[in-house]
Amino acid sequence: MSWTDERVELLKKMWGEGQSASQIAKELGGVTRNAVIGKVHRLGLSNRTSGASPAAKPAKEADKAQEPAKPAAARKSAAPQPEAEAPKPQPVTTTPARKQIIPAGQPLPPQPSANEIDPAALAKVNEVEKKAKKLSLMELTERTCKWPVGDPATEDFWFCGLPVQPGKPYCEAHVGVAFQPMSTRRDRRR
DNA sequence: CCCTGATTCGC
DNA sequence: GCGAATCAGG
Repeated sequence: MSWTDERVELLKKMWGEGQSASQIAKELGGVTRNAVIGKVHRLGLSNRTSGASPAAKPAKEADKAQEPAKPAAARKSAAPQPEAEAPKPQPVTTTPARKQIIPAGQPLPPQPSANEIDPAALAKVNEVEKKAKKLSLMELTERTCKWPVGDPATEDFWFCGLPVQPGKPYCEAHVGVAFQPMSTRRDRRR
């Protein structure tokens, strides 16, 4: 696969949206996250305060040339420094590769009726719901907690949206209540 | 172990 | 220019 214009654009878009390199790679297909990162760097866009290497600067800095002030009316293609999300005219051509990445086969959990659930886990959930990102269905990605909150029939319905536990469809707290392997307390009867 | 981005360097 | 391998951090 090569970096076609479209692919680069999607890369830029997703990177700008804060998507991780691996996610972008998955979306693009045919490339690894390394490829994505490499491209990102070559494109000049990088820094995105994220979970890694905040300012790792080995003492290998020789000189700093800087850009010699570019003419105002430069090209718009190469984005120098993507700032905040500004009014960005969206190419409303044909919705190219904008597929919705919706949790496919993941069965949503039935709302636990606070039954046989570990009280501690429950408390955690209640606590975590305050911090929930309250995502809509379409905002869910492969790494956002898909725990539904509220009544789907009302407006008070959203998905947790916190970072999922790797491999799981839910965040840590919700994994705790969703997957309760065995009885919290020994099986009494039987 | 899972993840993240950053860098290097042979191609 | 590209990206796997590696590195470094959470």
